[in-house]
Amino acid sequence: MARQEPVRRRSKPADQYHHGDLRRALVDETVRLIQAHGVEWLTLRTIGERLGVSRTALYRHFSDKQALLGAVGREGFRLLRVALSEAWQRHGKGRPGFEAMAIAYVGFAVTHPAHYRVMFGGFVESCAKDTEFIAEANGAFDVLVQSLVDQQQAGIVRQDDPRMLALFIWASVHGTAMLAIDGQLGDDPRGEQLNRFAIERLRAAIARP
Amino acid sequence: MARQEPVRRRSKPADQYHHGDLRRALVDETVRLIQAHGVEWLTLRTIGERLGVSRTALYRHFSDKQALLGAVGREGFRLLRVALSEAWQRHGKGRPGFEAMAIAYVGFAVTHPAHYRVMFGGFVESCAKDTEFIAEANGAFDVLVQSLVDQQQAGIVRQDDPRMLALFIWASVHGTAMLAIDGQLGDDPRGEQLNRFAIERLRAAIARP
DNA sequence: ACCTGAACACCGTTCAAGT
DNA sequence: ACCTGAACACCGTTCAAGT
Repeated sequence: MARQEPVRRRSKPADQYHHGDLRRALVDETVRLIQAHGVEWLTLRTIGERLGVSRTALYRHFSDKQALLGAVGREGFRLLRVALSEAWQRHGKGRPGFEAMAIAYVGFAVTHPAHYRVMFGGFVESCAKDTEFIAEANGAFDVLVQSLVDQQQAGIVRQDDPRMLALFIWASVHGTAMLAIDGQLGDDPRGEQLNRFAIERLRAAIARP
Repeated sequence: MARQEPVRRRSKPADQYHHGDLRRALVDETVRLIQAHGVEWLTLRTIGERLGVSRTALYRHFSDKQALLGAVGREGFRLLRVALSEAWQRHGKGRPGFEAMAIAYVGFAVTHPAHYRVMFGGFVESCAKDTEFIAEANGAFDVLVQSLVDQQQAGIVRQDDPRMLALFIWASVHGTAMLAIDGQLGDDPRGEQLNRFAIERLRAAIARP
């Protein structure tokens, strides 16, 4: 038996390179794969395969896997901030605006569970130095704080430290969101019923005495 | 140079086997390693090394890595249930008992962050079939539901569906716990300040009208 | 600048074999 | 019953080389 000559693969012609925004495509494909199989099973090799690109191509755009996940988290916080801000603005910045924000928050989590998991999955530790990551997260939080300051000035929310009030509210909607995407709400998978109930109770909790 | 004879390792004598409860030791070491380096970096090989045991020894006690993590999560829910139940009983089952429960909840999370991360880290999906896991989780939740029923009967909590009230409370303390162990509370790393504030506001939210 | 394949160190898991 | 080392398929990452 003649020893088989190793197949000399022709290099990929330049016009088949992934032109266009590979960075963008990598983030999108990452989100899609997490959505489908969970962040636990995400592999860089699969991402490359799905994009028709070598498994090391992504190192041109991200220093490592953590950095890629960091980009997903950062994008998540940006999308969340925009969603919250729009809800607040579009519903008149008062009580209805506040309720719309809470609904937008849980709505964001259940429609973007992959982003949400990465945002709060403990990757934060690795991203603690990532100032852009922190800035995006703070941006989203500040929308909430500002809405509470506004409502205090309008006389419909009690005069506690607005940052403390915001943390309290955040804890509540975040908890609802987590329970929903963890599938722990059975007959209310998107957490809408629980969220409506919580919003009503939260209003009572923060109302001016 | 004479080729070095491969070292023929003597089998470990039987009296050096890990007698005693290896299963127990595996779970404890897993918790310790997660505590130290995060669940992300946990490897079965390291666990074996630390216990002076082959890296495949654990397959005598767990079917795979997921099963080992499942055991950690189950243990976490058991410990949490006991902590909640004790707090409730020991403080007289009324308003003080309820507050003690909330403090015990966040206290459990910040002193057992490894357990807590595994309990709510999305491993739940893999454990969805694990009926023991579900049972333990429900057990902890039921302590909270029961405490609300008791408080309704005592006339100090509003007459809403107690399950809904329990989910609302749970979302709040769970959110506080997550923020604390994610290190997002800066000057209040154990979440005690936020938790005290939240407990007071929650009381206002669920009080009988 | 952007992309490639080969190579490296590492991981979870299987399995025949040892006591 | 309990434990072992060797082997397998896979993974993230590095790097010299190609266009």
